[in-house]
Amino acid sequence: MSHTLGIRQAQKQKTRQAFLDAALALLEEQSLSSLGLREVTRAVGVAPTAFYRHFRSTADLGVALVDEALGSLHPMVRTTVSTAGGSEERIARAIELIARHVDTHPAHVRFIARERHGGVQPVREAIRAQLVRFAEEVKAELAKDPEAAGWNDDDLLMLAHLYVDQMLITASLFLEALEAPAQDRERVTQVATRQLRLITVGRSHWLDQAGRAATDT
Amino acid sequence: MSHTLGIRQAQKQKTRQAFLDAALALLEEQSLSSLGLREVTRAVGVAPTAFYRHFRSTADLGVALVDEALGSLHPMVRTTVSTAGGSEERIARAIELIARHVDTHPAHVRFIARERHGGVQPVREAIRAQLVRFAEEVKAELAKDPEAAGWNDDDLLMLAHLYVDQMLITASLFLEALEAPAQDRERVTQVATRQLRLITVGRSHWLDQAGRAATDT
DNA sequence: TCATCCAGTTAACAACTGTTCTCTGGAATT
DNA sequence: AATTCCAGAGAACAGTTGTTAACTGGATGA
Repeated sequence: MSHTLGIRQAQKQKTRQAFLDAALALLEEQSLSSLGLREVTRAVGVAPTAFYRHFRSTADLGVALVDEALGSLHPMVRTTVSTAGGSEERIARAIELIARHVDTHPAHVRFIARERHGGVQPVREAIRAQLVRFAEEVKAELAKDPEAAGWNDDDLLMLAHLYVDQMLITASLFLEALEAPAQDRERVTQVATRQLRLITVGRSHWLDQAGRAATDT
Repeated sequence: MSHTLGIRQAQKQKTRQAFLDAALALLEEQSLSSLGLREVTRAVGVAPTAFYRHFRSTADLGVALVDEALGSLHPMVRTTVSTAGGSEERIARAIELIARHVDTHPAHVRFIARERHGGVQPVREAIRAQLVRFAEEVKAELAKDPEAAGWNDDDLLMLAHLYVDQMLITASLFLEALEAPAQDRERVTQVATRQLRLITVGRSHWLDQAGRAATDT
């Protein structure tokens, strides 16, 4: 399909990546809507006009960053949700995964948390689309679980969204505690674990009270 | 304590409020970190330097907006959580409250959602402080409930945080559906209701599995 | 009534912004 | 070997930004 990519295209992709890296670094202390084109080119070390060879605007760059931050995360989430084991072990593994990801990719996590409700519409939309994909994937995995017997599609999807949102909240908490003492980080782990546990308890007793919900449509 | 406030101070507060209103309107399409001082004064219709009579910086203005948006909300939350009735009715009333608040104060809600993880540290901190207050108040109300018997303080607080975060998520969903057809808004109501219901189910069976959690500290 | 205060004005500053057009030199194609 | 292509450079543009200093005029308090 692709044969080693000519030296020209390779250079282009290299500077493109330099743009993404520089922007991500600059975005640790501001929002995308205040990120200047010249600011980025200055950080990369190229002329302002070089920017246009790669992106139409900073919003365009932002969308590319969304793909970089979330695009490669789908397999990870899939396997984490699907792997066997008791619910308690799965919870521990999920939170461990989040903590590790925040440690290794703090700027990416910060960017997503910040721009999810940020001031740039195309970026918000790109993030929303990715999160919907995550929810659908989680739902698909949940459906395989024997505990999902008797659940309808709507309820499975709402549970999946609950899990996804909870993962984002947890990631954001770990981010806030990144430079804090280990004690604080453990506290985050503990709270997040219990919240996930409570949701799981609710899940396992969901059908007990399904009768009550028969009136709302 | 205060006797009608001299005509001078009154005028000052009036223009100060004009600053807050103008900023809030401008922030519907951008983040605080990109909001310019001159931009605001232009919208208000005063000279740029007049800004300094009221705020040190746009970050300072942002903190004032946080107080305006969340400060007066505490009594509302308190009464909504505490009022009697079955859990099902309380859930419906809470979601109704959120939907109504988003309808009447969309810009405030958007501002909080946007700047909670935004690029301006003092504003993030101000929002965080307010949310912690909300969580503590919710916890205090939950503690009064007979269902809270046997719960320890840590678990009550983690449940309270779960509720607070869930309210923000719901508010943000209503916001996205603000200009959407009624069908979409009902869908949000339905999903939010079920998510809250699931959390409540988890809450009522929480103590059943408390033994399992005895190993983590 | 007169002196003080102070919210808002005016003018000016150096520095910065996004975007355009033209040019260049090495890679890619023929 | 000759030609085309195109990532990046360079210069210039009209506008914008935050901040300073010195001012005005009506409300305030003696």
